[in-house]
Amino acid sequence: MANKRVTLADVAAEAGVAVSTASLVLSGRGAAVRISTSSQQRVRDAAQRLGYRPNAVSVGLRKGHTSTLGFISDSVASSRLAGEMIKGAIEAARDRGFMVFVGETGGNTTLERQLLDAMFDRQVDGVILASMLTHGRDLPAELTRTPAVLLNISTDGDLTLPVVLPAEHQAGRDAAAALVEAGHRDIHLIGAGPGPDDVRTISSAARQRLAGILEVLGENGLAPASGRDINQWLPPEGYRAASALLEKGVPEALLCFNDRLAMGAYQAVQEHGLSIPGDVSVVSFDDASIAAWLHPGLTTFALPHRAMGKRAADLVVDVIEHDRRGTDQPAPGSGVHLIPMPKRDRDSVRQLDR
Amino acid sequence: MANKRVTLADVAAEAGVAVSTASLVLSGRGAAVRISTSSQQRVRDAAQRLGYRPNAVSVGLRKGHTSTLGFISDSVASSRLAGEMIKGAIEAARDRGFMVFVGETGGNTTLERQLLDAMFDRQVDGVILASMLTHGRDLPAELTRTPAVLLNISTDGDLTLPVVLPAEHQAGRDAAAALVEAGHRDIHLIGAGPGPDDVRTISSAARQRLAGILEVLGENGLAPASGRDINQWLPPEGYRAASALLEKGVPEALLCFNDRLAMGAYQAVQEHGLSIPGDVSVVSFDDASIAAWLHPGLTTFALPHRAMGKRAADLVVDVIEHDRRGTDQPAPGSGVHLIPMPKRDRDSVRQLDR
DNA sequence: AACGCTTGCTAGTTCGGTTTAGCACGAGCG
DNA sequence: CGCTCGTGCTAAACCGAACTAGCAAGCGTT
Repeated sequence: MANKRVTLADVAAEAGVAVSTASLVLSGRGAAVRISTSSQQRVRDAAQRLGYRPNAVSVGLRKGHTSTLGFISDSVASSRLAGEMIKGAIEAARDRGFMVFVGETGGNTTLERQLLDAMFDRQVDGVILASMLTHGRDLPAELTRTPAVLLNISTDGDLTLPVVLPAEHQAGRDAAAALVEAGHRDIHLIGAGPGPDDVRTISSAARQRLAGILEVLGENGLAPASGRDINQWLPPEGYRAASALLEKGVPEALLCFNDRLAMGAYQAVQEHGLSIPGDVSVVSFDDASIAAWLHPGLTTFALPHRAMGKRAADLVVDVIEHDRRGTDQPAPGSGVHLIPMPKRDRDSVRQLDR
Repeated sequence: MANKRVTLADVAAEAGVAVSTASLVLSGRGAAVRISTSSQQRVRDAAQRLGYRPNAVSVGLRKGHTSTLGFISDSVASSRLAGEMIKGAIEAARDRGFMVFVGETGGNTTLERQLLDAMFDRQVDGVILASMLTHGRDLPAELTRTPAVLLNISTDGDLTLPVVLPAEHQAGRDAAAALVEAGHRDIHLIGAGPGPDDVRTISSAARQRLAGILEVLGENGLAPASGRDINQWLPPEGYRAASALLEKGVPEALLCFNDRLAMGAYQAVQEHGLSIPGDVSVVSFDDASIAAWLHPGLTTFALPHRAMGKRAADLVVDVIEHDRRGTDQPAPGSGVHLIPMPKRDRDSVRQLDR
């Protein structure tokens, strides 16, 4: 369609110099190879005038790198949160001059390999492998061929890749602390617990949140008043768990393992004619969009998906640039990067005066 | 890092033929140029043995196209729905052998131009320009240089680009019909109306939904019992609107302009001690995730984001392949493509027996 | 006049493929 | 015996840039 791109040759012709001269000038090496100021100016003017933009494909072929990243996740769309992760990654990448290919596997390993191949074929400089499920998994061997970062994937292997994860353990501590500091003693867990091994979900987040919670309760001489280990963290389950609790009396505080459980708990509490936070305090994790829409606003600890995506992209680019420099220093960033889960303080916790 | 890629030259050497021969064989033109069966086999074996994969960058440079699409939206992450749109596009693209660059502008036009440039630099074969806001806008001129499709963007111009939109008008008709057919007569609109011009949102969806609704009501000799034109379609607004209604009596049916408004309406109805659908029926649009989580499940007309993304990708690829063939036939797919909004039938509508 | 040095610029190779034009050889034909 | 034709394959140009090696002109020296 339409007029083809302006090439370096066009610029060179317009400026009356050789292609190599134009290349040198535009890549900033003009002074270094002693191109006269006037010629340099002519080249730059010509480029400007013609609206020259280097063909990245050609540059990629010649230089062997493409300023391109691959982002592969098992589910782009399943949650708003996945979108945030991608967004963070894309933005960080752009700030560093990279574009990103996005692929989605739906958990299919064959597809994952195909996507990786398709990306390597296109000479991506690095790869971010993301999951929405945060659990251990085997990694495709190809990942060692290129800088790579794991995003929201905890691996068991002794892998030296950088790994970006939410600080679930700390969030567990913070959530428990929020209730304890508000004066609560009668704290019921919905989603996992009461024991440290009562965790049914595959999600390793559950285990860590629980550990953090129990730690803080223990430090305050407390234990969960009850716990309900649930496999599917969805509103109906939260509803059921809270309803069961309400049969036996009014719990002082509910610590829900995610916002959907909390949403169900809200429904149960409110159907019982009780008020949040007047009668029951609720704290949760994730900061899904419903957290803000519930009545009253739900105090929750946000999964920092955006920040995680950004960190992951920054890490791959760090590694890429490090490799490019070719120094002997060890690759940067390997190891686990925990991104804090910030508290979204809303109106579901009552301050008791004890 | 690690062993470099296998090139065509490696394969040719291994098979004992010239590079051009290997190329011909692997691109399937072996028979056409009379390469002996035995040579062909040797080349294929060698390729197989060495694990050869063509370097897409090189191919892109030579052939001038890259089997790559650009997807630019103003907000990847703002909603789960945007993710669905991207997912649909990515999947359809993959099925056709394309990878996709994803970019996000946040509504910033300068950024949009930069992203387009970065994508054109990388020789994308086509572009999908998407918006979450569905309203008219000016388009960057660059879009005429390459096959392009507008996704969820309605343009005023006489543009010949294909445009993919949800069938809002029809959904408005369907939503009204759902209530009318259930025997409702006392239908209150929350979000826009009651008159056809009572539409405050910039979203053109509002206007079309409203038009569809009024059409069907009119055809049944009805008019909205009331309407509330709201700018921000969020739960608190829905709550307020429904509460105001409830002050004056019990409305038979609420037709909310999106699920968030419906969520707010639920809260109000339930706080008034009334039941959905026992006392009040509710119908809505979007099928956001909360629609399924609400008690009872909300009957709503789904924004078909996934299908829209898929259609958009298919359309660009159609155009690309059409251009490639270089026939004189007119470009395919130009014009508006309306994707149906399917009904998600849940439990918020009561069947009256009149 | 011959030589070396600096200055200013360019020819030519390379990246990894695709594609066209055509070479070399043997068989068949008159 | 010379010519044409078919078969099987390859050399070489090309895509658009990056980059190395080095040429030519001008100037000062001896």
